[in-house]
Amino acid sequence: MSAFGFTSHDHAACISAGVAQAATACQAAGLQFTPVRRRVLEILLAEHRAMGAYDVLEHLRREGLGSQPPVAYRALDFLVKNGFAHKIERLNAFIACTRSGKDHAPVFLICSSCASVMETTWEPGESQLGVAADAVGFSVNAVVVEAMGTCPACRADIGR
Amino acid sequence: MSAFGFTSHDHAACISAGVAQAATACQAAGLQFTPVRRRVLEILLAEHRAMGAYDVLEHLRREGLGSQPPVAYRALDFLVKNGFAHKIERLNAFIACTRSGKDHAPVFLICSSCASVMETTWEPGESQLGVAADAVGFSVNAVVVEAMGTCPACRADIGR
DNA sequence: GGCTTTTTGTTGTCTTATTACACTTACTGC
DNA sequence: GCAGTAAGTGTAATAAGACAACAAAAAGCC
Repeated sequence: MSAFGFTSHDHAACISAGVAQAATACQAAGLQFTPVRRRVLEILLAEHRAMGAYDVLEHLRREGLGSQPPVAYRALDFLVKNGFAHKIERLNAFIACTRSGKDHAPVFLICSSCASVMETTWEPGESQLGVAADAVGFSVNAVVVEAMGTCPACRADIGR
Repeated sequence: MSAFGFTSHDHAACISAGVAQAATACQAAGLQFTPVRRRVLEILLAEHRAMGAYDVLEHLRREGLGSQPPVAYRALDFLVKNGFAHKIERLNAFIACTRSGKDHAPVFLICSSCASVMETTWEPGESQLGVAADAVGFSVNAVVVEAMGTCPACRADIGR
């Protein structure tokens, strides 16, 4: 058992489900879900936290799947572009998408003390942001929302 | 005349006002508004766009105010920490705060084609974000919202 | 099979950011 | 004023993150 967002779950099932979902989506879209790409997604799903490109590369290297930075970056770019993973700008790190398939505006809750990340969503259309952008004639394509704070586990630790 | 966000304004006044405001705030808080820090803020205000740390450093270097990266990073860290500037994570760049003084949750509208940045604000407390965070027991300290899109000027260029 | 497109392997380099340490300036209490 | 301490600056070196460019291999198509 491990942390999914901040709640427990069946982790092995969650990895295989994520990979299967991606495989299906790639097939449907005519994309190549190659071994490297599949493996990178598995690594991200297995860790269930934000990982740097070089962390991912280290895994690949140990498995003989590629040793140079571009290998990791290309796979990560593929996953991000197709919605199977997200980049957390604040951490220069990547995380598997937990809401794969849906076209969504991700929101990340990042714990400052343990660096765990939870993904949730919002509806930008309903927010002040859309209104403010419209007011100045700015058309929004993509929104990144990253909230720094303390996760429940770390709050408990502090109180202990 | 130059772009302030996406609307025109008296730029010289805006620089001196920004610096004066920061000077006052530093005095009130017992912070040292040193020449390097002042100059970095002036540079950010003068350009009125997101600048990389090395862009800022280049200005300092030409003026003999420091030539090594830490000089720029320390000044920028000071400005960010005290709310006189913000870091745009998505661009690895910094921009002077246009709402100095108020404790606010900044929102950035970033133009993908010309890289200009407009700052606005929102009220996270009223949003779904606060609700979602509360629901999982996550306490939010700071929120970064960065919207990629197209600014009015670039939209006009495309249409032309 | 031959052709085109996509993906991978690899080298090298560039940008962004920080650590570490010496030195100087500013504040504090006496 | 002046020691003692804290804060800030100068500098060198290096770590971390990211990508451009090109060659080789694999996949998809006719």
